[in-house]
Amino acid sequence: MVGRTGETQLNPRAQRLLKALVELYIRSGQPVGSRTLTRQSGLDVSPATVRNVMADLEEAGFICSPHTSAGRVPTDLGYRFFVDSLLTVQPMDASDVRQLSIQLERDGGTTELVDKASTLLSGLTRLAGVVTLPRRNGGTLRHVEFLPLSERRVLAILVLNDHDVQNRVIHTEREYSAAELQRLSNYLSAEYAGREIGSVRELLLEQMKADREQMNSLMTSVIDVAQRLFADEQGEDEDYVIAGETNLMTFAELSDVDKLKELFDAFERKRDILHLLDRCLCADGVQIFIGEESGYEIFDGVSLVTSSYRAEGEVLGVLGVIGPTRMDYDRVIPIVDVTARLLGHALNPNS
Amino acid sequence: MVGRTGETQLNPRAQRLLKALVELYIRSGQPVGSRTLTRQSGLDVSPATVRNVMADLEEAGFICSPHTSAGRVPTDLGYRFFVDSLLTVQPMDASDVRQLSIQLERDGGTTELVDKASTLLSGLTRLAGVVTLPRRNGGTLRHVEFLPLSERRVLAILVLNDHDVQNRVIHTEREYSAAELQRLSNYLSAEYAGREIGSVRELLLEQMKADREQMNSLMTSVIDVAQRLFADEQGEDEDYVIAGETNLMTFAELSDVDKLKELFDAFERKRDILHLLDRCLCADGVQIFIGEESGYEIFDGVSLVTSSYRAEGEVLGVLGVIGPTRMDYDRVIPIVDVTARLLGHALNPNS
DNA sequence: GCTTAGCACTCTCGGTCCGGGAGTGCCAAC
DNA sequence: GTTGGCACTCCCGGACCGAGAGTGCTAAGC
Repeated sequence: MVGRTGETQLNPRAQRLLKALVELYIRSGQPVGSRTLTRQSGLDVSPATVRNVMADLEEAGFICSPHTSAGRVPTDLGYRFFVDSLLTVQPMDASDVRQLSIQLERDGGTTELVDKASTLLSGLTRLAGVVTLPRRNGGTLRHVEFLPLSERRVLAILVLNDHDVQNRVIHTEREYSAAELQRLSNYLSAEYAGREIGSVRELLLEQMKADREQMNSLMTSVIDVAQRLFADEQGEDEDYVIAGETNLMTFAELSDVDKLKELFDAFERKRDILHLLDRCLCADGVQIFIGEESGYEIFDGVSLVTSSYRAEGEVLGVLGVIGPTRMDYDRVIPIVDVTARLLGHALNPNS
Repeated sequence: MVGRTGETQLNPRAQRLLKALVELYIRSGQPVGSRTLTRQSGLDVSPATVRNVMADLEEAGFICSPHTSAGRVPTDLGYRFFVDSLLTVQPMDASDVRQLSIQLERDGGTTELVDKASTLLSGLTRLAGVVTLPRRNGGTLRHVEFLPLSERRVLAILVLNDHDVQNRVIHTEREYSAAELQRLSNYLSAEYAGREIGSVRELLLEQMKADREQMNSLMTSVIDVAQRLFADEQGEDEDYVIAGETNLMTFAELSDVDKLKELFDAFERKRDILHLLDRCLCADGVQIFIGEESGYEIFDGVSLVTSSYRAEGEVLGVLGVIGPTRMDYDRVIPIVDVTARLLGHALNPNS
């Protein structure tokens, strides 16, 4: 679905004009005419010449005119070529970098950090910021605690990585006393502390294969409880945090309330957005979806600039911003890039 | 700021016409003319007579016309009189009640329950649902656990009421070893389990007054840690959960994007909304704020229908819906009322 | 004195028309 | 290949108009 812009060869002048046109349109929001473009491009040619080039660009699908006698506007394909080949990104504003690095220092739980990243993204870009929650796989088990609730329900408290606490209610095979659960907590904490959550699961599976007859009662209980505790680890739903959606309401191209509602509903529904973000997970560096390239109608007129964030070389999640197709890519891209690096850094368990 | 409608005496016919007018306007969204109103009210009078009455109602401030030759529209004051004196609420749809009572059964944490209540409110009314998080004061301490983090940071895990787990990071006066913290956990859990969180704080304060010299080292540590743990209990920020905001985007009277943005910004900012919800906290039964009665400009054209919810006679929080002034009060009010009762019931620790 | 029919008046809304402005496409000349 | 010229198209805002809806007032009727 991503446009292949290599097939059409554009001569340098045409590229230069396309670049100027897109930049101008991003700044003004108005269709760009040949006259304005001539002045803006810095080329020493007449409007008539520019008109000829524009006709070519239109035929190639990079620009189009809303109606006969308006100027030209970039198409999704035009933006694609622009961000792929023409864009010169600005380095990030120094004070913004400082703000980011100060704010994105780990001092609380992961959720707080993700929230903050999302808010910062939206604040710096004045668009909507999204950050997926980091995948849990990489966590190191620190401590486990069990508490009996009513009947066969047990509250499990997992502490991971010094930072994060997870609470889960599990339903056990039989009822356990507080003392029994205390013993289980002690055993698991002693045995598995410091290990990756993933490897804990594997170890447990291995032990389960051993003949149950040979186990003592402690081990049977461990298997019963811990297996239920770690079982659904994998199937945990992905989720993301979004901030500053209301920023999107200021853009003229999104002033249609119905369209806006569909977009906001999609944010609330989460499924489509998550699916889209997933597709950015493996990519390295900044990824951009322009308009309906994404395959979703709701994204007509809307772009998504993302980057995966990673710690210790492992991809943890994706973050980015959502805004109108007509956004300041040159300013937004470095912000997304830097935020992804800083968030990854902050989530690094060794930092 | 709440309108006092008792001062103006309206004869029964005027009341009947006002009632018909408001109902009609709520249904149609169009200004109501004398002709339509005559037919609708069921009164056997001519449009001219109705016009005279309407002129009176306008003079009294209950209705107004958008322009000379449009019909009449209720003012905030008109709505106020309507909900105070004229409204006949419909009993709630039986299947809706069933849905509510099934869904609002406690089976997870408090947060999940509050989320669900908010979503249900918005789903049933097709408006935005809000629910404040219940105040914690009423919690019964179940268990305390401490874990050392880096340096003088300690992770405290509080289990309350069998349902809820809170994690807090506290900064202690000196560094504690894991074993020390274990002893503190044991002591506090043994000593204070089953008590109200509030009374725990009081007990601690009492013990602090005792001469420190006489304390053994365990008690000194208990005071150091526990005091920090329970200190900020009081100052905990209020918060609320909102759901279905996008429902508000379908109403013609809110189709102005700028106005909509201001409202959504207020939802995100939370302060004003919280302040407004606080004012409903003490009131018994369903409370209604109509338009700018609330004192906030953003609420122009927007109404808030709320009810406090309580368990064991104690007020825990407020829930309600936000929608256009022109909403189906007769349908919405019972939904808010019943949801409040059911949520209160679900949060009752003895249930 | 309340109610009513009649009527002139006002205002909105949608449609049409028009001129100015912006921009295009094409052509012929360089 | 580039350029100036020119006719053409289209949008936009303003003016205008008629239909429709509803009002306020007045004078007549019960």
